[in-house]
Amino acid sequence: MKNRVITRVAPSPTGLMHIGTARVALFNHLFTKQNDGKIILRIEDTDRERSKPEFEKNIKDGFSWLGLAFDEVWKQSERTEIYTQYLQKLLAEDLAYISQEEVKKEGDRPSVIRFRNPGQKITFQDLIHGEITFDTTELGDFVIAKDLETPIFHFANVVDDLEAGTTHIIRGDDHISNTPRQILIFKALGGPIPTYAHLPMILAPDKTKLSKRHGAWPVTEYRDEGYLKEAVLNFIVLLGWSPQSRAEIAQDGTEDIVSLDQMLKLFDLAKVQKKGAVFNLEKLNWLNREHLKRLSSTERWQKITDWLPPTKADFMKTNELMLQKITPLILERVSTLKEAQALLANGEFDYFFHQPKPSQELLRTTTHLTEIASRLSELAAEDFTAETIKNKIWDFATEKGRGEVLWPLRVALSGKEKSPDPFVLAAILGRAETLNRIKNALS
RNA sequence: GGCCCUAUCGUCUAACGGUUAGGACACCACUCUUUCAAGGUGGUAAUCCGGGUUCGAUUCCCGGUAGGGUCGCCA
Repeated sequence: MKNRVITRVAPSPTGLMHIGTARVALFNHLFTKQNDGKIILRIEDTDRERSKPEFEKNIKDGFSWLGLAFDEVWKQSERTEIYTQYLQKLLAEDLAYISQEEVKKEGDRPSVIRFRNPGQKITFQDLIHGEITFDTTELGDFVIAKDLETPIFHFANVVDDLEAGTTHIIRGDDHISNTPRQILIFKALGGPIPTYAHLPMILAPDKTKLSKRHGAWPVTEYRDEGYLKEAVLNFIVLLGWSPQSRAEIAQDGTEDIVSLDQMLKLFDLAKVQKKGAVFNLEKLNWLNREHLKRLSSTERWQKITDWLPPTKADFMKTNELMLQKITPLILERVSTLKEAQALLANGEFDYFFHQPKPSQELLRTTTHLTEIASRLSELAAEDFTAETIKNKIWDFATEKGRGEVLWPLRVALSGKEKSPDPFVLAAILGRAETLNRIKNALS
């Protein structure tokens, strides 16, 4: 009988939530859910100086925005007595000792607790990298705690995994070299050694570690910039893994658009890339557009209203019907909801709400406008669709030159040289307003 | 520097030793309801180098090179 899978995600609240943390959490989630396991969020705040409540909150906010839930939440600062017990055990067995130290820099203690390193070769199987061997003699007797109440990272980390019964440690590549000393502690404590899976790092375009300097934002900032959580999840799962890697769907070009459900079905930890992956904002933008397109009309409406520019919110409410009609037009032109907001704030689509005053120069000619008006007036208001409008005008436009006919029509309706095509414009404005605007342009 | 990890288009990636090395983003061209956006079609572009093993290496092994990680009383 196999043990139930138990995993954990262990961020330290020393900064705003990193996108890499989100990815590690996602991979943990996928693996855990696939195995019907339990996942724990562990706040590693043993560093009292650098840990801040606001960072902890930001991390939790990030997870809840992404919809990544945890079965339990542990906090290391609340577990001091437990670490003390384990420390005492090690001391009693002479597996660790209190060592007198030279005080080299500020904050150094005159004595610390060091682990008695037996100095052996440690080999472990990594689910992603395969077998990895380290000689731990060069580590020496490393420090595991400043005193009985103050364990440091390696020790608290191992004790908690032992206590939680963690079966799989899925974390970033940068922890590979920490693994042997943690295994040493596991052995000293007599605990089972978990299975490891070290994920490749997310890299900046210059292939170094991704940081703020490279334009990588905290996770909550993607939310605030108007990215959809589906897009962010989709993007990070593609960093180091691909739905194409599943043989059954690998034939001719699988799409990169993956929902959480599909990830759950297709994800395979063993197929994760070994190489670090460069963060590519353009692909995120593309994914966001794709997910925006896939929103239902009610969801789209919800998002647009959530993101109305504050200054325009009231006005837009009185013009709700028109806003609803142009929502698809807006979303077609942006990558993020914040851009949609900016589009509205800049008055890019104001002509839908107000009659524009097209300049004579832009209009160029009004020769055919009368004919257009007469043709369009033959249509009933309820038949006024882009399709029927096009049918009414198309032959005429082709005969007289499309530019000659279509251009003035667009300008008459929008007052601009850049706009959606005139048929769509007319359909959205409706019969009365369209005829009105043509008449206006003629005068 | 020691130790460890890694190496397919610019980027993300696919290819149980046999493929014209595939897809996606980006880019370019063309196309479309003479504009914008979206869409459609097509295109440019990669197996780091050198040795093995093999009838045959992107794939397996070794070496080199390059990049990254880590060497705290941070996590």
